Amino acid sequence: MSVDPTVKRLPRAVREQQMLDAAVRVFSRLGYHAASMDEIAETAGISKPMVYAYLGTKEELFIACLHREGARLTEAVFAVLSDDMPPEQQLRRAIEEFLQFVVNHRDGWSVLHRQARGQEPFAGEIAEIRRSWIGHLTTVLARITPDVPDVTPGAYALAGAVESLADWIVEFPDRHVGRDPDLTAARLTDLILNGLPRQ
Amino acid sequence: MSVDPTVKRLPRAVREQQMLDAAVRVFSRLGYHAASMDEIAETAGISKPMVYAYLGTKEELFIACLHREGARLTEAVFAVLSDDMPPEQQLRRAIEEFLQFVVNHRDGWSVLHRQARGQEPFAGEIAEIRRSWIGHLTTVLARITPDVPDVTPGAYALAGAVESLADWIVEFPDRHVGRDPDLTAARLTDLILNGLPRQ
DNA sequence: TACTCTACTTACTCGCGCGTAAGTTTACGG
DNA sequence: CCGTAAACTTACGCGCGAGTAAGTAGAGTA
Repeated sequence: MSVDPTVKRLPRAVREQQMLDAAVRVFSRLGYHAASMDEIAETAGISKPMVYAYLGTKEELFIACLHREGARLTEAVFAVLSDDMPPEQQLRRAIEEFLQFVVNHRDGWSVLHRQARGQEPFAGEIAEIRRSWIGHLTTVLARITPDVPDVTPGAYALAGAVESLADWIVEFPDRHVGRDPDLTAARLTDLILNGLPRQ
Repeated sequence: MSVDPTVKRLPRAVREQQMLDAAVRVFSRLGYHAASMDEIAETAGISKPMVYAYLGTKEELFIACLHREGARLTEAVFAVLSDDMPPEQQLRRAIEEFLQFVVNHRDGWSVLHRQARGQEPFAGEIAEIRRSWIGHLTTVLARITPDVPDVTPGAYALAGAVESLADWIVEFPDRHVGRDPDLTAARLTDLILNGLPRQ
């Protein structure tokens, strides 16, 4: 009696993904320290020792979240770029995909961007992930302005601009232009290429 | 005997500032949760109950840090602007002062920007502080481009760009252009006004 | 000199949350 | 159909850190 047929035994690979899903959810809402392993386990619909058995300590679990979500983001943003695209179009497409990703994976984005920057031992980990996709950005910018000796500061500025816009879209979902991230991406691309539209 | 003459009794207002200094230091290195009240008290050179007596609970202490550092930042960035300045110059000066502030008050900046975004009950507090100076930015931008109906997204993008550049300067102090935040500010201003320098 | 208010301390309590020991059930390969 | 390995649980120990009780000492005031 009281046997719930929907709760089955599942293979490890499946459970691991469920646990990571739960961990990302909980970490995104509470941050690393305020999140408890008990709550993560409960959210995953499993008991706590299973989490330790599969994903290790809380610290290892958080890093696993970081890696999965970071990989997903990089994948989503740069997979759409092909080398024969004009670099201005690459730029616009990358910004589009970035904004789309954040809107569609708010929890993952929160974990990557808001919850553990500046707190060792995660700060280094996150900085490295961020540097990797800023590196991609640098390549794109260098193609647009081959005469500029070092586009690195431009890439950092651009990355920050996109991140901040993403947060804005998430914070005011109804207010942002036409409710369309792609339009916002186009506007930002235009701003970067041409500057503020004066006169 | 063993009376240390350097350790005197100090009036409350002085001690409070020392405690806030210590709290900002410790919170900036460890984040809200990993920081302990014991360590903050020790850093301030005082015993823990004094912290509770003067600044209240850990949560209240953190919020006090947020308010003090936020006020300092806003003060530093916008006090230099006068209404008769051309708006392009206001923009450049504001960016300069922002970058200077971050370089000179890294701990305060870390507390404001890295350590508690996304973690209630601080997320709202921080978002509000940030919105307030993005509001100032909006005003400046609106003067530069009076034809644009809503410069809000531009202000968010710009704010993110400046924040990200500030982090970059702090992360690679030797690599950034001419080691001079003012030069970086000028470059960013130029980028915003004119776009990427193509051809 | 006594009175008192403020600055300051030592020495606790107590709950929460990480991590684990030890045991139980289901699937599945032989 | 049986053994064994993988999936899964309950029920803890134990340390750390927020917050406090209860008291001491010095500095201004009458």
